[in-house]
Amino acid sequence: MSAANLRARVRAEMTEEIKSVARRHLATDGANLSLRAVARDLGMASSAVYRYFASRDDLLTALIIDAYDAVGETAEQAAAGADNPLEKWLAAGHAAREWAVANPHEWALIYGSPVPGYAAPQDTVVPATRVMLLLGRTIAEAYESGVIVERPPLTGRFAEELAPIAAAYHPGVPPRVIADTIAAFFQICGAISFELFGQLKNSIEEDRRGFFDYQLRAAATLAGLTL
Amino acid sequence: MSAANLRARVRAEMTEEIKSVARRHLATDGANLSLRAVARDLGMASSAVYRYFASRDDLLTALIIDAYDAVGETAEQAAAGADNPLEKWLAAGHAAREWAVANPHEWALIYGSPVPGYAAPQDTVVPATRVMLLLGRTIAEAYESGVIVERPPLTGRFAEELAPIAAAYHPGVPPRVIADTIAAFFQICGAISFELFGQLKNSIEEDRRGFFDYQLRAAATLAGLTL
DNA sequence: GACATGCAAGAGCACTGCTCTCGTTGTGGC
DNA sequence: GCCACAACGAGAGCAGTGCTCTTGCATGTC
Repeated sequence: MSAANLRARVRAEMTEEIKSVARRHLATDGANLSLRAVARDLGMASSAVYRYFASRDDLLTALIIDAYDAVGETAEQAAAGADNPLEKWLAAGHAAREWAVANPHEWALIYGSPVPGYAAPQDTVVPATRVMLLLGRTIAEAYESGVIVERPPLTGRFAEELAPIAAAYHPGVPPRVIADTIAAFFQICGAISFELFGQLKNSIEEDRRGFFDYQLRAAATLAGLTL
Repeated sequence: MSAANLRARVRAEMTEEIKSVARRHLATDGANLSLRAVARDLGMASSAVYRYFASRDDLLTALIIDAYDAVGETAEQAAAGADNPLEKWLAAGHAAREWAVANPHEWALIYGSPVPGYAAPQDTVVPATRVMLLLGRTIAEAYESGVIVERPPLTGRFAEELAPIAAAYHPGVPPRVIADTIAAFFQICGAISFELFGQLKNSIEEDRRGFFDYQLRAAATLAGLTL
């Protein structure tokens, strides 16, 4: 019995160790990291890794989930230390960007182009929404305290698709506010991705944090946060 | 002499044909397309392809440049048919998105995560700016005709980095307007990427065009276009 | 103690990017 | 018109890849 626990514990540790080394490889090889190379680094045969992950894609899935959770956790903790909506917004945004700058390949894994031939399994969808939901909650709270600018309601067919989702996650908040928050989220992710993927080269080189801060505030305005 | 032209012409045709097949493979295998498979499809030895492209990365670079030009061209043509700034903005945006939906892997190649171990050569930077410049020009024209909302000037260190760039590409337009246009550009690219990369799954499924239209208008507001 | 299970290793398959060599063929200078 | 030269295609080969299968060993269970 305690032996069974031992087996399970060793297995869990090994799994964690493989992921850890894989994450290190991610930093140099990106999404096409080599399972064999990971195994080599661990001093084990490549075939042994398959005891822990059924395929390379499975390993990637594990890394993806961890990454979603890591940004989510970081952003949530940063937001928890703030006491008004705008501060929360800024704290979460800067935390997400700093995490992304520190772990660019993990960011690419989750918010970059999907790995070819890789279909994200269902396990990833919940962690994937964590940052978006944090921003949504921040705006929802702000809405309830009346610091969101009033705007005309949504029209169009997509509004009918968005309404139930808005109601499910943030009851009481108008779909219009959710749509604008999504727009803001797109802008923030775009800003981080463009910086990470090198598209800012030859333009903003020094004060990237300041530039992002500006972007974040623009996004907040977009979401309807009165500054 | 005409013989020399023949060689050159055959070479150009062959180069084009390789790119064409590679583009087809891109649709199924993404960025890790196989040079050997491309060669097989062309009925030639894989080594022969190296006469035309020094490496797989070189092939990718060619595809990247073509892709940048293709979206740029599409967006520019769509914008040319519009006669006021907002129409131009919307036409360019929708054209870009439609191109992206039709060529998702090419979009991923240029606006997705960079190919691991691949460093974009200098040849790509000019085509890469085409869409951004189109939006910039659209806003610049709108600014000159006085339909851009007045906003306080930029402050902060990044403003000093942005000012010369703004002056170089769109003289007379305040850096603040450029910064907001960049923000709008980020949002638009984010919206397209999120849709293409499957992050809209289980939310907006039907009226994605309408949803994007809303995003585009939000971006226009962000850029300062009065609607 | 016998049995069964979990695990690691190694060989092997089909594939990859890329290099090198070796004939062939088109091309510009004499 | 000829000839040296450069461009070209094919094939073999190298080191690496994901993944499978078989084998042997150690461990936990009855």
